[in-house]
Amino acid sequence: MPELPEVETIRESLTAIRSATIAGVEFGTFTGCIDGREPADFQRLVTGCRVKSIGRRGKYLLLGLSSGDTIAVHLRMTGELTIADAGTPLSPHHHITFTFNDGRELRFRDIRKFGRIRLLDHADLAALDRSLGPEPLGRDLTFDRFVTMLRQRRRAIKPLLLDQTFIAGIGNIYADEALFASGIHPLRPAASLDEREAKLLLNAIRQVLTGAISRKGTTIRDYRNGLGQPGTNQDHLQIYRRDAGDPCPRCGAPVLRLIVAQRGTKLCPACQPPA
DNA sequence: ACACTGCCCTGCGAGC
DNA sequence: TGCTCGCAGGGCAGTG
Repeated sequence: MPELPEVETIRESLTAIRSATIAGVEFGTFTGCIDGREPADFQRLVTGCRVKSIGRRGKYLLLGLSSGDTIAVHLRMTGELTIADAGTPLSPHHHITFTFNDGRELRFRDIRKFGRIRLLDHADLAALDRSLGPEPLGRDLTFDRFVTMLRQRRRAIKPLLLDQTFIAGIGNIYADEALFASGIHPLRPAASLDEREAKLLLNAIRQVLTGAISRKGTTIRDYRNGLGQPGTNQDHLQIYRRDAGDPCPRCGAPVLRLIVAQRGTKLCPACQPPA
């Protein structure tokens, strides 16, 4: 499932369509992925536009258009965005095809139909930006700011890391990995973390995310980059893929599985003691 | 501010 | 072999 490293990898691979002009938009039978306006309006507003930039904010992929609008794509669980040559076969799960005037296509495929594509004007884009927490790899997220952010919150740390308004881009895989790497129990109240633990956690978040980006993302089932290639970070996960009862890779204690914030959560009860 | 539920949706693997 | 069932989960609306 695409989290920050996967979306960043896709963004990088999609720079190949920068400067291409959208010649048309074709829909499959499912158009519910077009968010906030009628598919025909979306089609009309993006056709003829040049793709000026390919950016990312949190888990959103942002295609900046020559019109000034931005196509914001959220892949949710199983969304895929890939560049293909016109004529290569479409699967039943392809929902949107952007055709370019050079014969290439950008295709949106989504097995579970959770993904969403929205056309944003300047004000919408600014509102999206404001609604999201800081980028974990951004320079403006200093250690001091992170400590302050945690101190104000009584929530458990894992639900907070998954909250995109708190910090942007972390999903279930990297939350578990970062908490394991920093030895912090997922149910610890955020405000109970001392400075040393907060620093360990921020460093772990950054290390886990940059490591995953360098390996082109985590492919467990569906994830592919914009060229259809899987990542290799699944071979480097420490805790997320373990089954309950498997030995902890660090100390050998049996791995524990909890439900936290309605999500399956893996941890080592010895390395990550409760508060 | 926070927790919790239900919803969206399909594929897959376990169990029978 | 073929069925049912539970599970995977990001974000959001609604409720408490």
